[in-house]
Amino acid sequence: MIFTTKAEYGVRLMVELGRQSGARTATSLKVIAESEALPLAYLERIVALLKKAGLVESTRGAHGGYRLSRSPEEITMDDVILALEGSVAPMNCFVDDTDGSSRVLCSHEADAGQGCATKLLWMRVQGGVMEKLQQTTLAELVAFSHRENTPPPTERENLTHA
Amino acid sequence: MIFTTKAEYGVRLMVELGRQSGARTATSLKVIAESEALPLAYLERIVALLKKAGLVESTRGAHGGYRLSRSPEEITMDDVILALEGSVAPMNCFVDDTDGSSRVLCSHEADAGQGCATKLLWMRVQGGVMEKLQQTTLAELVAFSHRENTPPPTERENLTHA
DNA sequence: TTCAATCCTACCAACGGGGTCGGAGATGAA
DNA sequence: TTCATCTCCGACCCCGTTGGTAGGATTGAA
Ligand code: FES
Ligand code: FES
Repeated sequence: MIFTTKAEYGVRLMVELGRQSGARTATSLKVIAESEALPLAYLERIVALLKKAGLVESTRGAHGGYRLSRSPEEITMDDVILALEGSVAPMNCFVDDTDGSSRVLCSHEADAGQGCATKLLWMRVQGGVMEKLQQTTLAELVAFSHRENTPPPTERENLTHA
Repeated sequence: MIFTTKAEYGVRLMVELGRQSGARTATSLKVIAESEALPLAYLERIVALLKKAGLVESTRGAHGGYRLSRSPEEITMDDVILALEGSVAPMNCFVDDTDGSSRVLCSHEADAGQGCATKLLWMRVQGGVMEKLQQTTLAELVAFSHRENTPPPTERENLTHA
């Protein structure tokens, strides 16, 4: 399993916020939790990561909630995933324990001038993942998840009922 | 963390076998375990996965050991990783519990005809990983880790003894 | 027959993931 | 002013998986 549910829930949350990015009013976590059937208390901890990364803004108090700090088109998924997972590392020698970033701490490199056999592979894989993440914007995911939201106006009834 | 140490150790093991793919005699796990400083008993379980996948062959008994069943150039890393990890799934909704393969069991798809918001993202990421794995051959990794092994034929004696 | 190897199963400790709880500040509405 | 909602924050807990060990059975060369 590459990603944890933090990433899954966090992406879902972002998509939900992306849907409402036009709205004036912030969206409360409670609404999102119910609409996506996710545990509220857990979501609170997840959205904190997104906030720390500057991807969402919050207003406290009654009628408060969260909204995107940029438009969905300007948010690439590598920012989102990095904020949620800390790093996208194929192996633990890729994650810097101090700050959680993705520096390569290959312990086998210094040995006898030998190249670490696996490093080449992991680097490529990580590159492949990061590439795909950078190429994907939140706006795309929002569009992809359009249900009865902006449907091709025909055959609405196929969706609502069989 | 995308991959477990199974993948790490397994790849190291394959590289080590790849180095000796010219040799007549099979290589024992003990030798590999010592040269790579990996726990022997654990390696036994790992190599079993590789054997089940048909990537290595074994001869039992004294002076037995393992050798590659194909040449390193013909072995792509997706086979290796798949054999070791079972599947490369970005999320558990991608792994079929019955056989461990990588079918997509998206539980959010049927809902009201809505596309699962995250599916698009995970599919792309998985595609990126698989692509990189397929593009990388064992031979490349062996070459990358070339130390004094297939050295410009001088100074052989450095290896056999100091 | 002895030794060195593969093979196989069961067992175990530790860690991280996934989640809950309780409470402490904001803040608008009644 | 009070109250209902929110965001925020830390501690806590359960449990599956990972990483690894132990012990043996089987095979085959010397
Ligand atoms: S030890 Fe992991 S890349 Fe070298
Ligand atoms: S539930 Fe995971 S892809 Fe839809």
